[in-house]
Amino acid sequence: MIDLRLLRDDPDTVRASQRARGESESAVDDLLRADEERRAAVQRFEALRAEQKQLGKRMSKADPAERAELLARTKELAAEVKAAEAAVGEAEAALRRAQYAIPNIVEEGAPPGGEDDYVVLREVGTRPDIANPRDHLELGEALRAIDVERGAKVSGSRFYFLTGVGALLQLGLLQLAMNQAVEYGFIPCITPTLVKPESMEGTGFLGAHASEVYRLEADDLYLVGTSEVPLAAYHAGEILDLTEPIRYAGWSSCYRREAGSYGRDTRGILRVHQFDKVEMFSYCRPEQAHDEHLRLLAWEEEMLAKVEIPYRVIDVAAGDLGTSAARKYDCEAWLPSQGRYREVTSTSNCTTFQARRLNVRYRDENGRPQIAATLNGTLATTRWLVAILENHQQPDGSVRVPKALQPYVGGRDVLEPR
RNA sequence: GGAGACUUCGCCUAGUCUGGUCUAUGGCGCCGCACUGCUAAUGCGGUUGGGGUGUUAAAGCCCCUCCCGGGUUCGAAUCCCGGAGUCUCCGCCA
Repeated sequence: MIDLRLLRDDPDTVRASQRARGESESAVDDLLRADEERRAAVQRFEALRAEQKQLGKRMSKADPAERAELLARTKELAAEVKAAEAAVGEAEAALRRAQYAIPNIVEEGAPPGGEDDYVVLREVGTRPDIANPRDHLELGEALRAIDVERGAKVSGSRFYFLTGVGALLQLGLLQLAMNQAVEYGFIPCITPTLVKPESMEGTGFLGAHASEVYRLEADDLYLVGTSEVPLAAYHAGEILDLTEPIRYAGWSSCYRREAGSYGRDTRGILRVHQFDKVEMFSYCRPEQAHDEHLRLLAWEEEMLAKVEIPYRVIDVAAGDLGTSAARKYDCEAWLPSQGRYREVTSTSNCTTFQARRLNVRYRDENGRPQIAATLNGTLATTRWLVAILENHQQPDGSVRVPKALQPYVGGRDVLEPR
């Protein structure tokens, strides 16, 4: 949720942000109105309440005759206070709704436009020259690494088993990511994957993307689509020491309904309901967030270099940002079977948007609590296996193992079909 | 699943039975000042958070905040109902 002070002082910045995202500008005026109405309601209530307290004080030391006289007035007042309080409650709920309707303010410099208006910042690595490349499923099945048939039998479409070297490769990849994160001072963290509604809400995933999320009706819990959710909610309601950024590396399974993607990426494990991920998550002061964002991107690129995958970095356009993100960079790996780049990492600067909802704060130089900034970025996921298998395939269907991953597959430098 | 105890302003804690200067006690920690050759000790003072108003900024004033949400009452930390969390015991499962 956005800063109401910023909104009051500079509504045009908010309007410009809405325009960049292709979202409604009238939502800004709705919010301004809701803000004013709430303040008016608060003032009415507080005036009545102050009077009630004054009378209450006199009542406590009044003699019986005076007391009876006061009672008539206080009884009347009690009803008015109650009504005014209810009005405040409604005004606050309306304000909250209006506030939730506006996504984060887009960072200056983010490309305007929609999904296709991203800007390519750079291309890194050499695309392999493979005649008639096999796709990751063909390679994975030959290696007995990926089993989607039994995944579908047991759990349905978009589920899979990783077996043998497939399982080892994924564990190794995630371990490699975790090791890198720890090396740079991240606190390793294995998170819950079921969270309460307020945790999901606080991170902004119940807005436009609510249909993407699995919900357990009987227990009123949600399955997380990323460990960003538990890691953001981890410090909810706390005041942190942010002299230096606090960084967590979260390892978790992730669950996505993929409701709007019927018929898209149905082959293999490119788009699945459940996968594993190591996610970087930073809490820092708002003025540090921009630099932190670039650091997260650099760490993602360092991981991609370790697994020797060609990729490009894109600056995601305003209209394609998530609700909470002010700016987003994706790394996309080259997939020889598709002849194009596909997303394998995504790092978002959520500025104070998430932290304001979750009430995560720090103390400034004057000791005053201020809202923190949060950022997140992908360090490795199951999807990386797709890029690893395809880019390192050899004509005979074997797959070369990047040096960094060799220790995790028994020291082998090549995986042979069996 | 059943029974009980508990939840107070960073941490610990008094207050709840018996509703009203509770405008919440004390300790620890932290900050400032004094004393001291330094440190420590000691003394004095300050120290919840949010919101409204106000202002260049502040001060000041006001409201809310005793786990959360309702209720009773002129008035709730205190009484009643519901919920959450923590702990103990029993049952069940692994």
